[in-house]
Amino acid sequence: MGHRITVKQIADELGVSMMTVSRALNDSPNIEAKTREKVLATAKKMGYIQNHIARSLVQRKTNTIGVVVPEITHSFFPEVIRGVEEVTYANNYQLILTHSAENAKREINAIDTLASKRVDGILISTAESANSSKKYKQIMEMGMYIVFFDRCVHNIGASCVRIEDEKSSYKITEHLISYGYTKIAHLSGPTSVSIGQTRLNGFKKALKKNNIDLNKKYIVESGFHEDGGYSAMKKILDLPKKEWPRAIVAVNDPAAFGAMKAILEVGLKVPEDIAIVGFSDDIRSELMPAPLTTMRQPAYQIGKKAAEKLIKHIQNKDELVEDIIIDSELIIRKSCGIYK
Amino acid sequence: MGHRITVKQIADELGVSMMTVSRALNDSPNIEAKTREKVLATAKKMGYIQNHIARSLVQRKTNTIGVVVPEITHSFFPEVIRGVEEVTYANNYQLILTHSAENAKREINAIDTLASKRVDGILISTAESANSSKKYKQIMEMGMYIVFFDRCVHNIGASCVRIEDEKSSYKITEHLISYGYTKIAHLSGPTSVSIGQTRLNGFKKALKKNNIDLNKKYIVESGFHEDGGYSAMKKILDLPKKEWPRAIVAVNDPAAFGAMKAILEVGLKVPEDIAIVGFSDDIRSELMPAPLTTMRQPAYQIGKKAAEKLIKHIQNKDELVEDIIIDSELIIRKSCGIYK
DNA sequence: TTGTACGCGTTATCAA
DNA sequence: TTGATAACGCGTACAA
Repeated sequence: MGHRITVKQIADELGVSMMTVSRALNDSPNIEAKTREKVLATAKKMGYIQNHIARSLVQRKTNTIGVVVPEITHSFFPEVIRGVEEVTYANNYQLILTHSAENAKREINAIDTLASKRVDGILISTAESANSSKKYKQIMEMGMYIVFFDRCVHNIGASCVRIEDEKSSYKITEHLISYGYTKIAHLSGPTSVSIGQTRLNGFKKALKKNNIDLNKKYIVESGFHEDGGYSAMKKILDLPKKEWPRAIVAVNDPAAFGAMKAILEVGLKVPEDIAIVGFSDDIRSELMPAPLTTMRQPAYQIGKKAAEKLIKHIQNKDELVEDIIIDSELIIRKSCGIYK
Repeated sequence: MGHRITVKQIADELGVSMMTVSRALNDSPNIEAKTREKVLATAKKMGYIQNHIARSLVQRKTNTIGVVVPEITHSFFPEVIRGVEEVTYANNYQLILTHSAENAKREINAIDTLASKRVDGILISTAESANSSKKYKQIMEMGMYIVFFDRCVHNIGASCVRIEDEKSSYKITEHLISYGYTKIAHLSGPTSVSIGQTRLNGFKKALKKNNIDLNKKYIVESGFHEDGGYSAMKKILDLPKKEWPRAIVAVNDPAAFGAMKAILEVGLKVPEDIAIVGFSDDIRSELMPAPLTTMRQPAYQIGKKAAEKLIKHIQNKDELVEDIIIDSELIIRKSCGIYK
């Protein structure tokens, strides 16, 4: 352990009490301007860096929030994190990043870690396999706040920041229908995750509204990742040719990428043979072999809003629990169709 | 503050001392198996979650490392972070993520924050404008370890994990030269940053080795981002048509993307009119209008190695300071040329 | 094997 | 305006 300056050392150096030093360091009101300056000067000279740990212990507050993301590399989450970071930076909060890798156990582990570090609050987008309501509740009972984003858990008293998934899914499905397609398949997320369920619902409702019968074979669970989209699409292409769908609604862009790969691999064309749409507007979407029609989720803004809401909860006990909706936007590119 | 169970409460509940509880919780040797189990059971029942803050204070060790990245959204850094996260997770370290936004002041701020939280070590890739050697040294004198990655600062006693930037830049430049190009420009990073300087050096050496005169107008600072690449390329295209370069070596992929945009915008073709190569193999590179020839930096592996090295430093005072080289790989795609 | 006393570095509280 | 003292929750060192 190298040389670490403490408040006591500064106090001794100046012949004042620790409290005087503490007050100067924290811009407390009850201190003479002169004294404060003197303290600050020597603190700087001695290379003092506050011990946030000790401070947190006595204040029972860490000025730190934790983030749990299911995946770091898809462009959506880094973009969210950037939004979060912007807000925490501006509000003098620190950010501990954890990663559940879509794994329920790791998610609980991550939450426990954050809890043990006594973060003031947690931002979380649930993992694919997660069913951690108990843990969420425990955390909230400990006095930590939770704000969900994108993948939410409702009715446990936590705020949520998201787009209108069901409506958005409805809308993009109807957009496909407007091209005249009737054989439409859905690559779905796990229905245990909010957006898996809601996007599936939107898809179904759009079919129903347009009097298209639901073919059970046309709903295949892909999960949220490229490889899942790939194998789900493979499964669909294993159907007799006659039964192939004419269009695909993927639960998100990565799944759509995987599906596109599977389609192109067997020599079919997008959208000429099979049209496809995604969800999120990944950074790669417009660059795909067939630029992807998708529902844009403003990730940066979602991160910002979620962080802002969390900090409000932390700073104001009476802050209302809210379901905050961010506008999504239909981005029409080539992958959805060639007529029209 | 909700109900937060402490060691004392568990001790009182069981009628034992706090130490007994502490020992059980920490798998200490000197405790009867029976006692331990009893303690663990009630701890669980009561919903105890360790207070890492208090523990860190007494142990003067946080089991936490900090990461400072200059940019979160370029695919390189999230990928590095994933590697880091994998290692910290496996070794039971926590990860505090900070973001300098390529800004020197914010970088220092981030480091101070990490220092105040008494992280055991810091992983950092320096910001574009950074000149924070003093701060790095101060941190190290406090007993925290630093490991640089990608953008390093040498000779201050910190390990570094990177690719051989100069050689790699040399190699990719020579690859361009092998197509017969002689009018080659370089979009450079700031030379105050290691990779800005070394990649420029490699570029220059390749020209020299091949007896190509260096045209000063052909070295334009773009920085590391897309917009910088765009405006740098604009500047080059402002030269009289006769003086236009035939090929571009960009300091990294985002800069290359910006340059490509500028080239395509004026109606020129890549690589037919102007060839271009990048550096890093961004996730978008193969999807570009002209798939980008680039030098792949294995980001995930860099993150892993850097985290491993940092943890070694933390756990072993005598761990050697090293310059760790990761292999880079020339990825040849279409953007570099059409002959050959 | 278990318990006691103390300290980690800071701030809250109350007294001067 | 300043200082003394206790407390935050836990682990270390030593004693029992």
